[in-house]
Amino acid sequence: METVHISAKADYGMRALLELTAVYLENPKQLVKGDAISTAQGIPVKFLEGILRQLRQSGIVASQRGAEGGYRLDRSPSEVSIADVVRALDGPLAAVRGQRPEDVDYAGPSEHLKEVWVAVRAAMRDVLEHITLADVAANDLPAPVTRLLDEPGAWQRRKP
Amino acid sequence: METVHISAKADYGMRALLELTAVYLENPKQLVKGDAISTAQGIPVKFLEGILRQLRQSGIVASQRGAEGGYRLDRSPSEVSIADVVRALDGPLAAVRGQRPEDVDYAGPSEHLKEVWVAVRAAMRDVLEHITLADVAANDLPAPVTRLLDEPGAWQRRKP
DNA sequence: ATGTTTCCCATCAACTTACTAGGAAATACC
DNA sequence: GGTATTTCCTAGTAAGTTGATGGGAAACAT
Repeated sequence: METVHISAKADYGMRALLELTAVYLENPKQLVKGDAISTAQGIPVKFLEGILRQLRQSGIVASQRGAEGGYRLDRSPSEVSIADVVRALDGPLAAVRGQRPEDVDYAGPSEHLKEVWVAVRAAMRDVLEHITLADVAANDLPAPVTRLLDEPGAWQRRKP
Repeated sequence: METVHISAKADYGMRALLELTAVYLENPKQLVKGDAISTAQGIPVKFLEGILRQLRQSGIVASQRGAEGGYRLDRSPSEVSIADVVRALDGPLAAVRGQRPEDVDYAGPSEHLKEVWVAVRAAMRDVLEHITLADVAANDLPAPVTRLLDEPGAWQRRKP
């Protein structure tokens, strides 16, 4: 229903990865069990399992089965952007009626509407591709992003 | 499925409004029939009808019934932002698992994830609230927006 | 009156989302 | 070798959303 929707999958995925990030910064090889992540973040276990599998298939997470098994980051948290995570879990960042913004075509007075949607996608990329797991874990977001957060009204919802 | 999705409703709505904008610039009181918009933009008539009704209820469009009836903009196109249109048709711009970004709460290493989602919403607002129907009709987007479009790769999709 | 055009309600198929169930496969420890 | 553990994989499912369509009632011009 909403134009920008962070799905449960993307939200849970980010939270799981931030748990793994915290552990990674202590010891990059340390494995964490799915169950531990699940209880730490209150994520349904079997649902989380599927999310972590997708993240492994995208090369973000590594896993080991069996007793003493678990998950860990497969790349440094400073090399995993939020866009990477969202794309791994939810597919392409932006779509217009199910198509890529650059693929839609307009006639007459709507001729330049495409530019608008491409700009929307570019704005989204500018945020999501420049924030890494390490940035969020350290609460040290890139300057252009903190500038967005300092804008008046950024934390308030628009009227009704 | 996609994080940013411009729905058929929003896309059709924008196109309908741009048709109305073109007419408005000639004569602000001129009415346009739903059927004319429908054929000009290839939008299913009855679907469009519902969209225009929503836009009227939001005070963006005015309408008149009966022979010689139709639709027109109820405000100057330079005073209708794309955010207005999208909110009228699809509700709030951004949500995290169905909630407003400022309402979600995180524990442990995810503590600062909220800032990320709020920044995402702010970035979206910065684009959608500053582009008006008049801007799109005249192909004269605000400078910060054209700057987004000039970034290398803005028009290309990411790898796979 | 009559034709036109918007308004409003109800319905519908296809799809997506957020999960859940059950078991197979790998690994560690005894 | 056997057992317990933990991830991997496939399938299914209830609820909700999306993108429409249909049938008439209400307003308006002639």
